[in-house]
Amino acid sequence: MVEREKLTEEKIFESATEIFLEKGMDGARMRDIADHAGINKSLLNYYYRSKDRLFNAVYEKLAGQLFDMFAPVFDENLSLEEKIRYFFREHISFLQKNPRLPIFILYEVNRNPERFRKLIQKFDFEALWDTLEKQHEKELAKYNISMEMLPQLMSSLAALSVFPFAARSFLEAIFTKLGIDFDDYIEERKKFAAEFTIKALKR
Amino acid sequence: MVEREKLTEEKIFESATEIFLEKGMDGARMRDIADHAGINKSLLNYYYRSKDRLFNAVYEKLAGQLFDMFAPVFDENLSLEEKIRYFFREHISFLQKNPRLPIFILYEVNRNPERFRKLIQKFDFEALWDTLEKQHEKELAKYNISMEMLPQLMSSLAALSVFPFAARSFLEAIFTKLGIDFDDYIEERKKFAAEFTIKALKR
DNA sequence: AATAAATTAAACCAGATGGTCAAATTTAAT
DNA sequence: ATTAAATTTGACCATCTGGTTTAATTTATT
Repeated sequence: MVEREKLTEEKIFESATEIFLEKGMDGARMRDIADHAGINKSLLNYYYRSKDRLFNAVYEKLAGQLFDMFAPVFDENLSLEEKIRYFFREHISFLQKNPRLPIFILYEVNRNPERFRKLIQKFDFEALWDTLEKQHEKELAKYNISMEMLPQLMSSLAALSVFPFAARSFLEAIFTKLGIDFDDYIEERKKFAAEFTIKALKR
Repeated sequence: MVEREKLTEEKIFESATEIFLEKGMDGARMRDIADHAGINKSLLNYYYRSKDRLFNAVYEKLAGQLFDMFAPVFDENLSLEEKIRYFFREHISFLQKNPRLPIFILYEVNRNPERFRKLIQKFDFEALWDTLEKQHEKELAKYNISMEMLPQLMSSLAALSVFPFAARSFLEAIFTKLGIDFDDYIEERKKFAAEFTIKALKR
């Protein structure tokens, strides 16, 4: 039954996503995923041959989501400053809705780098690089940003937006002791990170 | 036997540290730790009552190391700019020697926030906060940094230095496709992150 | 050397885990 | 309605896992 099949398979996938996000590959239990989906455990193996395949499906979907959030940075017809503001606003908003995504991806990529390499082998980063360079040729010159600095710059953008989520529990524990609310902190961060970066670039 | 006991216990601890750093709590196997230490599995339970206790010992040691790296920032008698340069140079150098530490701590704190809360309950962050504030009262005013910005600022320092290591496998996979060497990138980062931050603060 | 205590090893165990299988049930096709 | 195919279930299994136990061996004490 097509309709039913889709429902069950989706239910499994959604449950698996939740459990894997929370517990990681090693910590997740097939039984927990089945229970969470309200189905029999052998159905997991019926729809997805094994834990590894089920995990892969979830992993690729989530990694895809993460990458998609970077796409607009290369598309949008905005000035460099506008793009920086746009990036932090949209990316942090996305992470607010998917707070566990960063630590999940970072940890699982770390656990199995080869899987990640295979996943991104089709991507043409060189082309994106060139696009970015051409789009902002004048601005990069104006800000005195050399091509050799780009990896430092790009990873700093990622760092400023992703780190608070990857380190969420860590920061929350400390913030609590200082009377700081994590959600407020994140809300502020959209603007802070943008202004911080823009100031750092101006000379 | 005192001498031998210490050797065995240390050997166990070092092996456990390596395995836990690599595989995390869930992925680590007591058998692997024993094999790595070249001893019988029951010795693990003889010296450390359980996997959980062994893990805790390792976790607390490593978390302590990480915190210690922040201490000089509060001690050293340096200007704010000097401190920023000092921080990135020393902290990143430390992480070069302990590259797996960040993702391990972030993941395990995330997996069990309560354990982390207990670990840091004795720390007086308020006091450190005040110290920092007093040390740099004039500079903070000069740079127009308000106290409300400090969490954003401090977490940005951490982000810029920690993120590249937490995301190491991720970045490495992409860098490889761009012909960038990760170690070179990290070496550059000590200065880049410092200058980036200092520029961001100046007005 | 004799004895007690600490240390190590080997075998073992109960529970958990991913996965299988045969049978039953539901759905689609004739 | 009958048949074939797809879906679901419950029981079951081999393996793995953290941990225990018992006995042997080594070390320290007298």
